[in-house]
Amino acid sequence: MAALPAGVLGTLDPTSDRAVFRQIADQLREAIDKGRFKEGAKLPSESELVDHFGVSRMTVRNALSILQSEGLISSEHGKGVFVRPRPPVRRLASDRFARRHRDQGKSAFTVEAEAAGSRPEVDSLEVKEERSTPEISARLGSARKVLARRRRYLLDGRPVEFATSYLPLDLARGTQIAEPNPGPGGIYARLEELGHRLDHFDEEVRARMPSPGEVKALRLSSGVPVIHLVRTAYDTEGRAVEVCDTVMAADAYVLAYQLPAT
Amino acid sequence: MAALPAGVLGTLDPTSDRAVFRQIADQLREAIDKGRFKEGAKLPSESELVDHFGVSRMTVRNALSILQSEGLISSEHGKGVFVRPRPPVRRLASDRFARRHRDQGKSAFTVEAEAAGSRPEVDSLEVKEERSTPEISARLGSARKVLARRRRYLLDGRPVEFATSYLPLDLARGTQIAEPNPGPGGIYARLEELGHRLDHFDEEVRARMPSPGEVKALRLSSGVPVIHLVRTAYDTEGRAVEVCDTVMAADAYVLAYQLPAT
DNA sequence: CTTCCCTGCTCGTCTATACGAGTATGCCTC
DNA sequence: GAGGCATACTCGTATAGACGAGCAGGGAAG
Repeated sequence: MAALPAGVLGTLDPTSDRAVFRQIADQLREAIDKGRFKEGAKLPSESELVDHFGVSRMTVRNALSILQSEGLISSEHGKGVFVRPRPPVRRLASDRFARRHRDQGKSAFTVEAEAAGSRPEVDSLEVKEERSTPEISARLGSARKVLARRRRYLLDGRPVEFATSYLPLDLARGTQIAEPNPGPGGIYARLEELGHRLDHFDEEVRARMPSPGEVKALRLSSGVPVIHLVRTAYDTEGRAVEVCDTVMAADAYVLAYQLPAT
Repeated sequence: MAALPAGVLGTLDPTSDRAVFRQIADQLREAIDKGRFKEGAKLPSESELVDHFGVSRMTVRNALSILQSEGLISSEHGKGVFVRPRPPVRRLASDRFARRHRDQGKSAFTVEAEAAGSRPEVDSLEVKEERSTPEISARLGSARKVLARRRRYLLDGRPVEFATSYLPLDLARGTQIAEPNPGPGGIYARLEELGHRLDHFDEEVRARMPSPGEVKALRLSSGVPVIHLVRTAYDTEGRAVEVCDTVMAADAYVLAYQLPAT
């Protein structure tokens, strides 16, 4: 039970009406913010903190749980508590669906990831026909049945997003869009070949805490929100030809958009 | 100590290796998801749950803290634990900075909020000259000193976002932009009058958990992330004329963007 | 009828203890 | 030296108890 490095953590103020576990959380947060504990570094163990502050273990754990819910730390069973490293973020540019990016054989995700020096993977590919939900119907028009394409994307082994594309069945059935591998340029290239020249995309962006299923699918540590993005693709005749519902680990992404001033 | 409504909550599975407090959280989450507890409804009290499940209070509190970090519930001291109501969301359209919206006397925020039937407020207005940070300088060019305009926006009394605009001092000093009230159409209208015809805006969107200061300023309940938006305005000569750093309560917003397919 | 207080509920904070399970290390055995 | 085991650390889960503080409702006092 080594003593803590001197001066890294302060002491409690017994006269304060701030709860003890909050004071401990404040101390640790400040130490992390000021770099006294670096990214990935191990924090003092619970029992060391118990000794240092002279409180019970539950109080210490309470303090740590605050920092965990803030996304500052993560604990590893049997090893310790660590300052959560900030993973590299993937930047989604607003021109990522430009036509000129659709001529390569690989998907946009793959090309972009390799350019950034990461190892991209796509798994849990599933293509099937489904009944439409009210949510999807409202965006896609009145299609009762849709083709759903589900997949999950990983960077260097870490899952970062999963997405489901919905297309009107009358449009996609029997085409290469209904195949697991939609071919070079992805489904957008196929849609254009089918005569649906794409005009624009609408994107809706929300942020929220993940459901337990999303935590599992994206292996999220606690204190990491998700970005929920719903994109609708329109052809030049104004018809909605695809809705893509994407859930992304918020610590892995920054979305970039360009807005006209006109 | 009234008994719980029959059938609303199930029982624990002692053979499961899933932790008891997780099983309790699962039960409550399912009950909320299926509408057995409606929005704003009071959940059984901690001691009722203790009796129902036959566990200690800390175990129940542990379960509740999971749901709280998921943003599903919020507790009120002395009253009980409630299903967190989903506030109305404000939709930010991608044409919100179009020139045609800049001719009214009121700010875009005010106009839009009143159209939606909400009571808008702007407070903690502060305008002052500051040293630029590396972050701002990188976007704004080499300006060493900047004009900072800070304000907080509220809807029906609830704070929903706060923002800081940074402008190069050589551009803004001595103009109406440096006044607390920048006049009709806001600072973008003034910039255009000064000869900086706006060309486009770049926006970067991130999501993360709030800092303690942000929790306070936006009165966020736990389990609510923030959307962090950094917008840079460019004039037709390609010069960055403003950087706006905005932090928004994620449960109050959905951002809408339109992307070209070309 | 109104005001005030008391009582009993609620959640918030904190202590002390116990055992289990995952991880790393070093020693002992082979 | 290699393998395996013991041990000592880590965090995870759970119990039982205590007191405090915010809130609401009922009843007593004015």
